[in-house]
Amino acid sequence: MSTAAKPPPEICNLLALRQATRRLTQLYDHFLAPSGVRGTQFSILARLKARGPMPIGEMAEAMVMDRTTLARNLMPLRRQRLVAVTPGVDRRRREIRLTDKGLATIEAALPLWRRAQHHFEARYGGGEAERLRAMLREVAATELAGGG
Amino acid sequence: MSTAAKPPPEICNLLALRQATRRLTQLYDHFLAPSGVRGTQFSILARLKARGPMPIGEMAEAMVMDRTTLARNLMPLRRQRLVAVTPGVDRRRREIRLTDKGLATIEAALPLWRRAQHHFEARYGGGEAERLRAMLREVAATELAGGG
DNA sequence: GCAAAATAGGGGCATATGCGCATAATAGCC
DNA sequence: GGCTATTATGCGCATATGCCCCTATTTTGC
Repeated sequence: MSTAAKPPPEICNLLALRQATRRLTQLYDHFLAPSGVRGTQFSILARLKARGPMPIGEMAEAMVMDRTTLARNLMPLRRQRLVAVTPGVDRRRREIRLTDKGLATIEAALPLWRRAQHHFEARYGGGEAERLRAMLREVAATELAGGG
Repeated sequence: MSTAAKPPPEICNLLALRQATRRLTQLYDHFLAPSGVRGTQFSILARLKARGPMPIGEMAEAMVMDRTTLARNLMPLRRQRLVAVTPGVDRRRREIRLTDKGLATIEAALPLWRRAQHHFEARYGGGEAERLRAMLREVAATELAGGG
């Protein structure tokens, strides 16, 4: 019977996440600007560099992203010749791979990204940031809408 | 010097946030679907219900959102006659307010939202969720790109 | 009182996000 | 070997996000 029985929308987990994401997107895009790639594009290029070529669907799942979203996020990268999409052995699949220009771009972007990381962790605390990432990874890894 | 001197992109704070946001958006939109509003729209309507009419710029700042983004997020809500935008006394400003239909909609959406909250906190832990929100609020409240 | 500065907002451009439907291609059954 | 189920993907529609430039309005300076 306390007033806390019906939690008010001010404590919405989704709203808190979205607001923090918008704020952090500002920060990372600001630092990454000289490299010409956005935060989302950085993630894609960095993953390709670390793991090598992979099909769209596989990367989409790893990124917790809709396949069609990733496919369209790739379009500006393809226009700029940073990634190439080629048919795989299984011709239903299409492999994404870094071009030489894409490799050069991600390597130029890496120190900028590190500066964004440091800037954030200087403001927020390195240990706190690590705890935050751990929590977020757990959220991202859980099939929330399903039965699991 | 250990190999940890150059942190790898796998520990990107922004990527972790985006992935968790995508996952949580799935969850909340799934639960909110019967009400016909998305998570973002729910936040807007809920805020209007709690705080009363307010100008676009003021809400945008409170939501850590670009003014133009909020203005466009309002368009589908205006089309559905859930909110109305009227000129203020200072005719540069435009006041957003809930319509009767908007009030009915947010009140119908509230129990659905609570179910989403409960679902999340059942999977993730209520205390953990509270800690997560506290961290995210701190991130959202900080002027990260600026000097502060 | 009028010109300049400041403020609130809109529209264009580009990216990011995901659902539903359609298409292409492989795998499996018989 | 051809029909069917499965899989990988694309495309249209709609929302979400933010930057830059422009317009409208108020405030300020003189």
